[in-house]
Parts: sequence; C-alpha cells; structure tokens
Amino acid sequence: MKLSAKGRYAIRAMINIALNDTNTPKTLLEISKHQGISLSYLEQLFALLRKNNLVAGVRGPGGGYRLSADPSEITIAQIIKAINSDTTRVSDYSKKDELIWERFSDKLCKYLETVTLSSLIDDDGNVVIEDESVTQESLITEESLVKEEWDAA
Amino acid sequence: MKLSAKGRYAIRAMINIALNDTNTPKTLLEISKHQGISLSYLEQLFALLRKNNLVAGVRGPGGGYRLSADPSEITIAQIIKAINSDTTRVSDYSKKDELIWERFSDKLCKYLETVTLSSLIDDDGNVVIEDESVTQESLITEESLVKEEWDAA
DNA sequence: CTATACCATACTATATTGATAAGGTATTAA
DNA sequence: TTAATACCTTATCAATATAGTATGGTATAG
Repeated sequence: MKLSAKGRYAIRAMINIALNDTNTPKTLLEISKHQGISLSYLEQLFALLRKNNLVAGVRGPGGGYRLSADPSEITIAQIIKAINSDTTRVSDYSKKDELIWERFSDKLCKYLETVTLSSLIDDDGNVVIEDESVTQESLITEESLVKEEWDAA
Repeated sequence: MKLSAKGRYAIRAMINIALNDTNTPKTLLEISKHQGISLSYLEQLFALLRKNNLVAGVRGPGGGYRLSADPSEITIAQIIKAINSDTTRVSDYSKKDELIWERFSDKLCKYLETVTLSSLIDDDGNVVIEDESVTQESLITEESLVKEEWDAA
C-alpha cells in the first residue's frame, strides 16, 4: 500500500462528500475548487473510486457524486487501494485480460518460490535460461510479461 | 514482486556462479564481461544479494563470490526479492530505523483498514483531518511518513 | 439548452529507477 | 609489499514512471 498526495486528495474528496449535508450530490467542480486541484485530475481519481464501488455518479444538472456506502462502512485503506489500483498505464489489456493477468501474477509468484537455481540447470550442467538466445529484453519469453512489470504479494 | 532487467541480471549472475566448476570463487569482473554490464552495477546488485545472505564474498587475490547455499536451496523468488529490497534511495534511515519503519507500515496498514470515513468526523460533524491546517505536504503530521512512501501488504 | 458525469489523449514537470563512472578503503594470497 | 579482489560512497546521466493539467469531446438528465 502506498500513501501519497494522490491518496490524500482522494481521502479529502471522500470526506468532502461525506460531509455534504444537502440532499443533492456533490459536484467535482466544488471539490476541485475546495481542494485547489484540477477538475481533470479529480475526474481521474473518481474514475478509480467509481470503478471500486466507493462512489456513485449522478449525471445531468444537479448531478454529482454520492458515497456508495455509509461513511462508517468505508475505510481509508479501501480508498488508498482504489486509488493505487490504476493499472491502465502499465497495460492496455482489457478487463478480462487484467483478471487473467492478476491470477497469473499470483501463480507466477508462488511458482517462483519453488524454482531453484539448480532446477534451471539441466542434467548436463547446461543452463536452460542462461544462453545468448535470451534477449536483453526478456527472461521469460512472453515479451509482455517483462515489458509490463508485475505486482504480487 | 517486480520482475525487471535488474532481476534478470541478478538471476543470470547467480546462475553464473552456480555453474562455476572451478574451486575458486567467481569474480564480479568475469560476470561483468560475460553479461556486458558494468562492474559498478554488479557491485550494487551483489551488495543486495550479500545483504540477503544469498552469496558470500571472498576478498583478496583469487577471491570472488560463492553461493551461500546449494543452488537447490536458492529460489528465483528469493533473488528477485533481494534485488528489489533496496530502500536506501527512498529513505536514509539507519537499519534500526528501517526495521521500525517496516513494523510501523504493517501496523498502519492494518490500522487503516479499521479507520472509516465517519471515524474521521467528530461528533459536531467537523472534520478531524480535513482542515486548512493540513499542509499540502502531509496528511499524517510526521512529514517523513508522507515524504517516504510506504509499502505494505 | 445546460449542467453535470464520463471518456480519451496529449502534454509538462517532477520523481524514480537503471546503469555507469570515478574515487576510495579493507583484506588477503602470493 | 604488491596486486587482486571485495566492499563502500557519491556523482551523474539516461530512461521510465508518476503527478497533475489542458483540451475537446460524448452521454445523460433536469
């Protein structure tokens, strides 16, 4: 988990909404002015919050954002995780692919814990991975695996 | 866990050492020439491998590096974790401080999972965190906490 | 018609990371 | 005592990633 200005903005925005005592949704423009950050940036943050079901948008005049749950049900950890869950920048996989990727990461991580140095060397003492055919770019042959860095436990 | 060129270099270097059939340790200069990367960079990588007890250095002429354990006991995951364990650049804490920081991160992470939005708002509906006295730089008052990003599960 | 969410892309500035360079000290075999 | 090595520090440059803004849209609904 990573705590940064980005997360702070999101937390403050969520508090803004939580404090909203009117019965109309809170607009991003209001939050933008209140926090002194761009509407554009807020939109990006709220796309993540929305995707993680922490807020719900209401379109049209009088629209804005509401919390998806009672403030007592939303934790700071949830907000931070949602904000840092943006993977679109390291990968342009579809959502389906992302899920597969995520599962793969988990498995690969566990798998790597079972792969020893000696298991990479075959019976003749030759190396399986380590030869000149291995390009500078990839340890694992799928280029994408290396190009896109992967996160896992 | 992060897989990148840095990790590949380390894995290949470890394999180099594992394949060493002489009874003298493997020098970084040899590995450097073999992999085409700078001695300086290798030294940095091996400082991490050493710190994580994956290799042991032997000084003096005829010196070099040996694996700290049998190749069958060293996993790829261990190597990658060792390589990515470098925190000196985001923090200049002493080792003792780093340990404390690490423990704190764990606790903070767990704690944040219990902190809800509503718990940040006091009885009068006023915000505890959200006011102008909160500088742009810090959500949590300890500047260092925010300056240095923190990693945790 | 207008206020909003919602979406995409491009852009600049800053931060982080990858990798090299250049200087050193400590250790030890020969 | 010399040379080969590990081991350490700091500086530097390039490549990449991240933070944040700008711009110009489409969709929805009052």
